[in-house]
Amino acid sequence: MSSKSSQETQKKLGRPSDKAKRAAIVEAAAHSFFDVGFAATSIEQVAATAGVSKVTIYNQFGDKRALFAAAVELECEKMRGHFTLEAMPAGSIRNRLTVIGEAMFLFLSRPEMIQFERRIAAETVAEPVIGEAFLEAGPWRMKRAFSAFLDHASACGELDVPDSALAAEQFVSMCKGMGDLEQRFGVPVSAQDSAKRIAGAVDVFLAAYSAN
Amino acid sequence: MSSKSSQETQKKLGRPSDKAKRAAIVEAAAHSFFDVGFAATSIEQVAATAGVSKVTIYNQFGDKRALFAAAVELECEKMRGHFTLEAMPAGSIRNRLTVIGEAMFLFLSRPEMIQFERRIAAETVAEPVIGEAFLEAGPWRMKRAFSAFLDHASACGELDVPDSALAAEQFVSMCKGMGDLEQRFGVPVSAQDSAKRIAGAVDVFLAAYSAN
DNA sequence: GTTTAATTGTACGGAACCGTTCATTTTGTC
DNA sequence: GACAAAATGAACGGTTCCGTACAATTAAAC
Repeated sequence: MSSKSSQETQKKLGRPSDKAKRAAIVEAAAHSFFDVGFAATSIEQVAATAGVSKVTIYNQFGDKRALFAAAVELECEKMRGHFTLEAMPAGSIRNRLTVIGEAMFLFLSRPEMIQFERRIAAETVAEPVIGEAFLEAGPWRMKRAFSAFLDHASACGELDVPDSALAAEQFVSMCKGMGDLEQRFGVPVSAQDSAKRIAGAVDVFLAAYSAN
Repeated sequence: MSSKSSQETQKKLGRPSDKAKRAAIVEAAAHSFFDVGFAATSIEQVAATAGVSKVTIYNQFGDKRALFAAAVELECEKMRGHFTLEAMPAGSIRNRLTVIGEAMFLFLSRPEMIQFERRIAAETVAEPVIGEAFLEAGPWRMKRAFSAFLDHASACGELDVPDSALAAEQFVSMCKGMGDLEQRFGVPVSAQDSAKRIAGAVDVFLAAYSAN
């Protein structure tokens, strides 16, 4: 303990690990994992794509599962970032619901998101904690935000929502409708169908929860 | 063409293939495929579980993908069988909707069904036709049946549903709510939450589509 | 410049598994 | 019983991939 610095600034001797390489590895790994799945992903291919030696991957992550966990964490972090939900639109409550529904559907319909959900669901079987991490980073977070919006609208007298958590689920579920399922199973969903589902969801939602 | 029978009754010489063994193979394959996935399923393990030689599998199916397709077909056939939707309950329209919602949720919440959906979704990426076969055997079939029920109730003056296809999606989606997602990602769903979702779905549905 | 640690390339051991071949045995039909 | 096709067991070639080992190189910190 001669001239050790405090625990905060751990002095590292020798060559420090290259954080850029680490990022490239996780990025390449995420692409492969969510493209072809965990089992079909080869570490050697990830190393080649990231422009890195295979040994570096094992030095930094130690294990294939650990690399997978890091890739999931990266993607969840991206999701959290994209969930600002800023710029609440003005206009009637009908218009605001419509805009929110469209934004959510657009966000969830992106092919990368569909693919990500497929893989996470599949790997959740072997690693339950991964599924929960995904729910916490995405769906549950979104539910809380939208639920708060409904509570606010209720307090303003624009809606009459007794159970905002339940109502939030109902609205989102109706917006997704069967389109969610169809996309997950490879059938394209037309923009017309989506618009129809969202408009229908707003109609039903307002019929049930309108303030007047 | 000496004493050939008609094309109908193809005479088979020698030992006929054992249909019981074929069924055992597909059954074992389905279990493994939907338990651990396509890539992680070993033909040799399937053969051992089915009590059959590996060569027999290759003789009967020729390929791992073909065996997978047969397993999917078997499971889809089971789904079609379980979709009789008989015994339409009597009582108020509210009661009938509640019973239907509960039955659907129970059917879809079975662990085997969750697992089956996970795997089909994952393999749909490589084989899009499989996803469509699943949709046709299950969700689309159910949607048509429930849609017809809504049309009937409308004709009887019990409901006022302008677009039964849309309304069917809305009701089912609300019944599933977020429970569907949570189950797919490994989080258990309590019976209380399910009952609450179904009751809420009936409330909202009737608020929007009641006849009076 | 020295030290310390990260990175690289190559190679290896070991395992798993697909799909095939072949000789042998079983089993249903004629 | 004779025939023909199916089933079996074992072995093989080929491939892929994980994870490790080792010697050599590079790069930051002192």
